[in-house]
Amino acid sequence: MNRKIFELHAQICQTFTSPKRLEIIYALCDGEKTVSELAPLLVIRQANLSQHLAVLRQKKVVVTRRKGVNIYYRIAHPKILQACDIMREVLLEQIAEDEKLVRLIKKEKKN
Amino acid sequence: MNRKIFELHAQICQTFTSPKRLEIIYALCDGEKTVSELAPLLVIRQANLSQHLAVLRQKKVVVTRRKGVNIYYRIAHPKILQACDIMREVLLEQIAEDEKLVRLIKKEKKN
DNA sequence: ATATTATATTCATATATTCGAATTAAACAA
DNA sequence: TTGTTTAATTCGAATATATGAATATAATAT
Repeated sequence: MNRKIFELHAQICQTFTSPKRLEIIYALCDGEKTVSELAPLLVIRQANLSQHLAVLRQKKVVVTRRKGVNIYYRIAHPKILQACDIMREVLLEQIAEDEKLVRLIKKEKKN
Repeated sequence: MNRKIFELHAQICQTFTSPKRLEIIYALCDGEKTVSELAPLLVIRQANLSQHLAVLRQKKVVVTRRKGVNIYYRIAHPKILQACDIMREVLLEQIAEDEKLVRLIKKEKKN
């Protein structure tokens, strides 16, 4: 019974395993954008962007609305961004730790 | 320069794409456990558990300490759990939405 | 109807990930 | 030293994922 939620959790996290998809998520963090607004921000081919958007849509990380010829994408739920931000904080702390360690080793070499 | 953080972010999220690894994370959520304590909780072969633990270690999602013949695993940073919990909340809300929709459709069919 | 612009899908290939089986290593006891 | 227990690694086959290229669709204008 618990298994199902781990499956779903794993599946949604699958969407976060591509740097491009994370870029898309952060590009949408302050509001919706159309595909053609996103494209130049990402340095990516249109078809490939569409593929990434399809993944994000399928996992309900983003939702869309059509207006005329344009399709607007936005983050489906603010908590998704919140979770991403927290993970990013962890990463930044890890990087800071690593750098501290590097400086320490350099100092030791001097002595 | 921003690219690098998206790469790292994608890489750490890679660890969350396996239901087993998520089970491990939640099994460790209230404190450290040895590999042999973890194994029976997960219904998984020892070697495979070790492989998953290696992934989690490599991405610094968990850290270890050895005591005699046992190796204790624990979550490296409370924020990792926090991020997982928030994603889980999103999933639970999605599931609740889906169920609401299903009930609505059933009701409509009656009329 | 046709053209145009915006977006999505399909397919093939390259690459990555997963897991079981077998083996290895590390700590300790006898 | 040998054996035992605990945990990690290596390797190969099956499976999954990512990307480019080509094509398709949807909305609108002419």
